[in-house]
Amino acid sequence: MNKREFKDSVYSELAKITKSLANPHRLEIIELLAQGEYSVEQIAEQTHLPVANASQHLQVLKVAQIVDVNRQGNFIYYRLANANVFKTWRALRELGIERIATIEKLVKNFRKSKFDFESVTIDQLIKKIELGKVTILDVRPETEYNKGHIANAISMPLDQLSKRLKELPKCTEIVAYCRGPFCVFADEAVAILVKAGYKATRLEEGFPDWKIQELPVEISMN
Amino acid sequence: MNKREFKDSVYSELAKITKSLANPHRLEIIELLAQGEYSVEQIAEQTHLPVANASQHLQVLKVAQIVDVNRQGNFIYYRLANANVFKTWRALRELGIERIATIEKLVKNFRKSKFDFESVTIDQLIKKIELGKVTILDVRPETEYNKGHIANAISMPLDQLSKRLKELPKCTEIVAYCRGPFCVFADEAVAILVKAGYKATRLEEGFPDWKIQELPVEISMN
DNA sequence: AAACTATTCAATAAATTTATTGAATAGAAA
DNA sequence: TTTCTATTCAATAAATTTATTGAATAGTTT
Repeated sequence: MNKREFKDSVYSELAKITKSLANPHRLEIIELLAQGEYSVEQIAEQTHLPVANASQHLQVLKVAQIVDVNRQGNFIYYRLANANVFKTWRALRELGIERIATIEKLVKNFRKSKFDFESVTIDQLIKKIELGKVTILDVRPETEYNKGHIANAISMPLDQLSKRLKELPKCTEIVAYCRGPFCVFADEAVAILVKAGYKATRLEEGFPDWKIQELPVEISMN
Repeated sequence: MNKREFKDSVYSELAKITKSLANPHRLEIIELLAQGEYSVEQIAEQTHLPVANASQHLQVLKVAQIVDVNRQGNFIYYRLANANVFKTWRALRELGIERIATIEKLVKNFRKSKFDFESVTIDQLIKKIELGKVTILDVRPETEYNKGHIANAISMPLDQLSKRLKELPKCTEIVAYCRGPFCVFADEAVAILVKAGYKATRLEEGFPDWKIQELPVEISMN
């Protein structure tokens, strides 16, 4: 094998991996699986895809070794193959947000049109935690909280929030977080909280961004 | 715009960027441009592509805002749009090396079959520099050295190395580096050096990996 | 064993991407 | 202006990717 053949092989293998990511539905699946494992049916539902279609996309990711599989009873659960997958997704996400004005505008306009609140970054949240003056609120579905959440965060899925407001302290600031910068659960939570007179902001990034930085995480029994 | 429309727009924009990367030739172009800017003709030559074909791929990258353009006289020079592009390339590269056994095998086998030497990582090189017992050798083409190189590195392009051996000290260890883990300039240099009785190893990563970590860099005049 | 269910497979048409040509263009040089 | 040259464009055929459909499969449950 000469130099050129070697390069051709390497780049074509890398392009195969990149191609497996280069589809809107598959990117959405990857972001979902960054929260934990899901069955085909659940993935299909969350991404609004027909099941056969979701399965087909999952096969593409499986062949590229982007996801791993594990069967439990009748269901087959998919999960990200490892931390590098999320790192790559995040690099793409940041590249997109920085380079493509369209994406930044989409995110800002969508958020602003509905919830014109400030947000905090992970670094800012860490400082608030050190000062001890913050309540961290996980507003994702409870199953995702159970699979892993920011240490000391309280679980209060969006659909329960309004009824459980009294459990939250009014004296300290509340920071709500969800799946990531493209997820609006936290925005909706902040809107409810602010309206009810709480001091609340959203975390810009999501739980997987926290975890990948090896910041303190807890997992619930179950 | 509702939540689903918002998500569809965001993921489809991100997929567009990802698709612009998802081609072996374009990945190779990106790795080349990580060394500095090049004209269309130079890019075509380095990647063994017909000029019209290289130009076509560059248009794809330009539309996706992965590269920027700058005209000088008759030539049009392309460069990476910003640091996030290289970060994304690196994430893909690491994902590939880790997940795809084929790539790791390709790299190891190709290197081992020709140059069975050890290599050092950037972290290891930093320690050697602190101890002051290392000569750093940049074996890329001189133009790439001039556009930026590791601080205190000596430029000795591969094709000049054999004739200029006497310029190198025999008492200290030599670490040669080149474009990155898929580039074999440094392997070839180490082979020549070891044969001539020098103590030499290659740097596993390349200059852009050094630069992105904000380690000390120098740029030559001109 | 039979019935059931979550998932995968297979076949097809439509859409997209790619390589290959040769012509067109835009700016530099004469 | 005319000529020259690096680059881009345009058209086409081949290859690949995608959505859609309905059937097949593998493992559970009855």
